[in-house]
Amino acid sequence: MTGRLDERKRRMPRAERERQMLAVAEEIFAERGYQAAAMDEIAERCGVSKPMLYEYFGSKEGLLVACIRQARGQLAAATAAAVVGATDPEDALRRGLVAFFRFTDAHRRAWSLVLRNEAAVAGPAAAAEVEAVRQEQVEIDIALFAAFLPDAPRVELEAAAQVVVGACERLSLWYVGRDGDDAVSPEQAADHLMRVIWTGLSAMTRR
Amino acid sequence: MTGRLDERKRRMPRAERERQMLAVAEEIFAERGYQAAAMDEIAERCGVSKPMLYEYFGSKEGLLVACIRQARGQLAAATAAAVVGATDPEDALRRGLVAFFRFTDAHRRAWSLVLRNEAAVAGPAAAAEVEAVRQEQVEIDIALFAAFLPDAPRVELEAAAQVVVGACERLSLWYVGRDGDDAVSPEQAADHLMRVIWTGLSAMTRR
DNA sequence: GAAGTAACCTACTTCGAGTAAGGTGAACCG
DNA sequence: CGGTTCACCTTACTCGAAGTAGGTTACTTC
Repeated sequence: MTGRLDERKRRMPRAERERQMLAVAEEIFAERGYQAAAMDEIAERCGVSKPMLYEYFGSKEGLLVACIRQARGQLAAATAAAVVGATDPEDALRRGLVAFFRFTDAHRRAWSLVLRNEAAVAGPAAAAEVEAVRQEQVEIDIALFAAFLPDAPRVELEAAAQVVVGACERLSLWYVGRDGDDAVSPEQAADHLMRVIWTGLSAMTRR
Repeated sequence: MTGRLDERKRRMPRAERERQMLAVAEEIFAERGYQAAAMDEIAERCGVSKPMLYEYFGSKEGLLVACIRQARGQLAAATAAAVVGATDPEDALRRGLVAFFRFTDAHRRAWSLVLRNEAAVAGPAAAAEVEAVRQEQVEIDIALFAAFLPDAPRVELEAAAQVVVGACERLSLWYVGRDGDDAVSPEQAADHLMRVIWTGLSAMTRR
């Protein structure tokens, strides 16, 4: 009768405990929001006491930063994997967009932390981590655009990348909030975006 | 010697005190961030004690909501004023974009509350208020697009509006962060955005 | 099986949001 | 001018959650 209970209360090596804490924290942050999430509750659901969280993550903000950093790595891996094998720039961009939308769709809970900006409240470190996610996407877009628009001014490439990142963010929240007859798939979201921006993008060249 | 001090400590009618509190709160929220802003400090800078803030705004979140609502009204007024006298749809959209960028440029402090999503931390009411700002912009864009693309499917209009709103948000943060040689004006930001989206938008029609 | 260390806990401090209960003073009425 | 009233305002508290000090337990290693 104590077998299952012992499993929940057993001692764990640090790495494993950290993974568990991250998983639980992600869930509770997504469920309650950063502010309303209590460190005591996260600790309790881990079957551990609060000082352990502080031992491993330093602060509540540190725990949030770790969650965001993990999600950021997962997104980077997913998009990188998606773009290999693209036939041309248009195809590469579309594949990247689809991968982004699929990812945020599949990880809604975790991504509400980034998309809904729970981090701003937490403090500068968390806000910086979220900005780093966006910056990473911006860099990827700039590199892609630069490859097929070699003579467009740098500032235009940057602006275009910001447009795409901002649009992705908003579209992601938009289509996730639709159900039933109005439902929109990640692929359709990518198509909508491509339709609006692609012509303008491909015409961007030195005037 | 007490004349100036008396001015700071004088009794005020409710409406005037509320305006003062909003101004001080906006400043402190922008300066420290929502979390780090202490109600005691806001009260002190008003020359008043904390329970007065609670008397007038109910809670810390209520105070933030009031700040956001005020900014939302100002933005709505500024964009509405900008669009009158547009010669065609393209001109109307450009004017609206320029007004948005000029407004966020002029009110950086206040708009960091919206753009950097300080609200998510505060609670559901504040988050809803921020979403309402975005929703208002989306509705305006949809109405504009619908007027000159009467036969485009509704879902495409919505998607396009989300793209524009997301892009505006990101571009606003982007160009505000640039100085010196890299500086970008509100008008240039609007131009960059128009260049990327306009061709695609005007081609949007029933297939 | 003793030493050392990694994992863990109880019990506390601190700080800020929110509140209860009461004081003060200007305006208005008689 | 004396009293009443109501809006403005205060002091002094509670309460909850972040963060911490210092000690305890159990696993590893020789």
